[in-house]
Amino acid sequence: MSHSCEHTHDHDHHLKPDARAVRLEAAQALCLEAGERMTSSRLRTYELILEANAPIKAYDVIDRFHPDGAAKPPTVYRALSFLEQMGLIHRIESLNAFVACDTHDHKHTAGFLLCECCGQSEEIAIPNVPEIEASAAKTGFKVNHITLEARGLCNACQASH
Amino acid sequence: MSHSCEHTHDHDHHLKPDARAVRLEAAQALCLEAGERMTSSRLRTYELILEANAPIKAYDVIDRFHPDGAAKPPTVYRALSFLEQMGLIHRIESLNAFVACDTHDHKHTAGFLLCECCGQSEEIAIPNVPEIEASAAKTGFKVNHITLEARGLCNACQASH
DNA sequence: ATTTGTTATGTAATAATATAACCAACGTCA
DNA sequence: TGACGTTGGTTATATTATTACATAACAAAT
Ligand SMILES: [Zn+2]
Ligand SMILES: [Zn+2]
Ligand SMILES: [Zn+2]
Ligand SMILES: [Zn+2]
Repeated sequence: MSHSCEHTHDHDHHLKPDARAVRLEAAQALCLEAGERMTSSRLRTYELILEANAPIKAYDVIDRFHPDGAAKPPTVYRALSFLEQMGLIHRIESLNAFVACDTHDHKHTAGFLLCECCGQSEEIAIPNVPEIEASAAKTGFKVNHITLEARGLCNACQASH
Repeated sequence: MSHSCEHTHDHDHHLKPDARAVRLEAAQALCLEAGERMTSSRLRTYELILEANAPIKAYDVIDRFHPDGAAKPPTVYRALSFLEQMGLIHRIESLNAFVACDTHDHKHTAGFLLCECCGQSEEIAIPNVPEIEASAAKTGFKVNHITLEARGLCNACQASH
């Protein structure tokens, strides 16, 4: 991620390697349970998204995929689609980026707080879904999926601005 | 816009030409008042977005810009940025598309209902903004801008599915 | 009227994001 | 085994957006 400011972001808290291992195992278990195959491309893509610990661009995954040289775009885009369908990652529309789902209950729609300074994201439950659906229903609109992305400054970054 | 279905969408209600003329005049007045220049590129871009009367892609504007042949991308992207800053249009993040603002009070953030069938959009006020901000404030996050886009089916399209 | 600074446009190239099309390899189950 | 569906490899292409730099148009001061 590139940011709008030059100062350091010490609060970038990376997931510890062992925490990532737990997530990878859980993901494999989830796929097994669902009768889907967690193949090596899919696992590697998920691993890179976990390592980033912030929204990551598809082409950054592509670039980091192999120790020597990039993956082919379709390899990664296929894996991203799969992971999104499994609920293991979310797509951030306003960034064209992807982030690991932060909850245990996959298969939900999530909202996001996106820090414009450090690039970190925070997954939140979308507040007041019934009100949004009610607002839509005024004209007979039936909601299938809600995208909620709030840009702003995280707590740590407010001090620096 | 390309849609997910093959049937016709008779409810595509196009803005009447005279209604578009009113909007164009109002936009020019708005710019004059703000001390900004509504140049011919900007006016033409706005006109094409009004004519579309639904979210339109940047490259569709580019293709339609001249009677004979396309505009150069920077011409249109610059105009889109200007129009968005003036509050005359909104960008729809989940579609990579642009739509004319449907209100008189420009300079707001709007929510959108996006029909997955006919491609029409409806601009709505974002419900419960204070709740969203409160949800963010739980971790000290300060919201600057909210993107809310709800995909689903408009009233007219529900009958066809 | 000239200079100067600012804003806007023209133009070419390229970057960044994403998908199509096709075929080969692999799993699984009859 | 072999037929079938799923996954992956590869090439090419489509789509979306920006950079970089030169020029033009405008406004205001000299
Ligand atoms: Zn999630
Ligand atoms: Zn931050
Ligand atoms: Zn609006
Ligand atoms: Zn519809």
